[in-house]
Amino acid sequence: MLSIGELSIKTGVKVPTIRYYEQMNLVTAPERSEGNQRRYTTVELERLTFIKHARDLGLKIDAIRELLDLSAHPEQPCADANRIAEDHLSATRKRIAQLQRLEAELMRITEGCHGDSIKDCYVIQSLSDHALCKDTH
Amino acid sequence: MLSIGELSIKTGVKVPTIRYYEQMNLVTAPERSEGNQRRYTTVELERLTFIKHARDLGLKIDAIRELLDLSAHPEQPCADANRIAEDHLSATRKRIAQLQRLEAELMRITEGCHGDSIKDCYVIQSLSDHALCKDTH
DNA sequence: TCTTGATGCTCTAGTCACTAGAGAGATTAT
DNA sequence: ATAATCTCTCTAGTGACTAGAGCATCAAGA
Repeated sequence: MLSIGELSIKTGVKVPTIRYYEQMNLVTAPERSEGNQRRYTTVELERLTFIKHARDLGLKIDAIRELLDLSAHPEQPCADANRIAEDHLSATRKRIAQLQRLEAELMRITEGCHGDSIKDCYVIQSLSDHALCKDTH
Repeated sequence: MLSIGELSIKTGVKVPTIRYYEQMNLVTAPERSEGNQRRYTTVELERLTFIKHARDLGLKIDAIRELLDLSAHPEQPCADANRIAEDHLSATRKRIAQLQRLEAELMRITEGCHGDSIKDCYVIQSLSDHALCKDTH
């Protein structure tokens, strides 16, 4: 039986976050000690590890909830689980591409500034005048 | 004189967002019509364009506030403005690198799944068992 | 047994940058 | 004059936590 603090250390999920997940019904409320403190078993440890891992991969709580529901039905086909992971992969790729465009523009802005007072500052000018942008964004 | 709706169309910032910015003191409260509706001049149009542009680049409101303060003092050196832009550039690069690690792991997970029911699903297994991860994250 | 310090409890409120909706008033076009 | 569209203020909700107050419980040492 683990206390919430021990579970926190084992999973890397902070104590208030564990309580928050319980409130959101992402993990079920565990047994309590005589003094009303939470006591966890390995079942909950595994479930929380799953959640932590999925969160680290950037999956949203709703997606995780769906995956947890799926994993409770081991005889069902796994196409849905794959779809969730693939959707997230494609969203991740889009985000990377977007950030790379921003990176390019930020480089252009910071490298372009050779003035030394604000009135000549390319950073400020670039932000003021959209026409100075190379790409649309 | 522009109404809030016209300003919204010209800048691409939604109407409730403009009012929100006013509440946050990011833009100053404009004049009002006789019937108490907001009326904007080109000064506000330019300022909001600046804000929109900076937000599109992913700058946080606080950073934008700082840049706006800087641009109000044209004789000051522009080192601070450059620093803000460069900080954001380096944060963007870190985020890109992180997302690329996630992309790699998501690819590994989705491509690795050749089972057809949940109990053999590599997606679910990967999330359950951190030891299956190649990299730490 | 007593004490002490760490840990745990619940509850409320704050974060960020908006977004949604209600219900009323203003403006514009016909 | 009327209808359609805007605009007003206000409150509350989003996601995924985080912070803090004020109190209770637990484990270990003296």
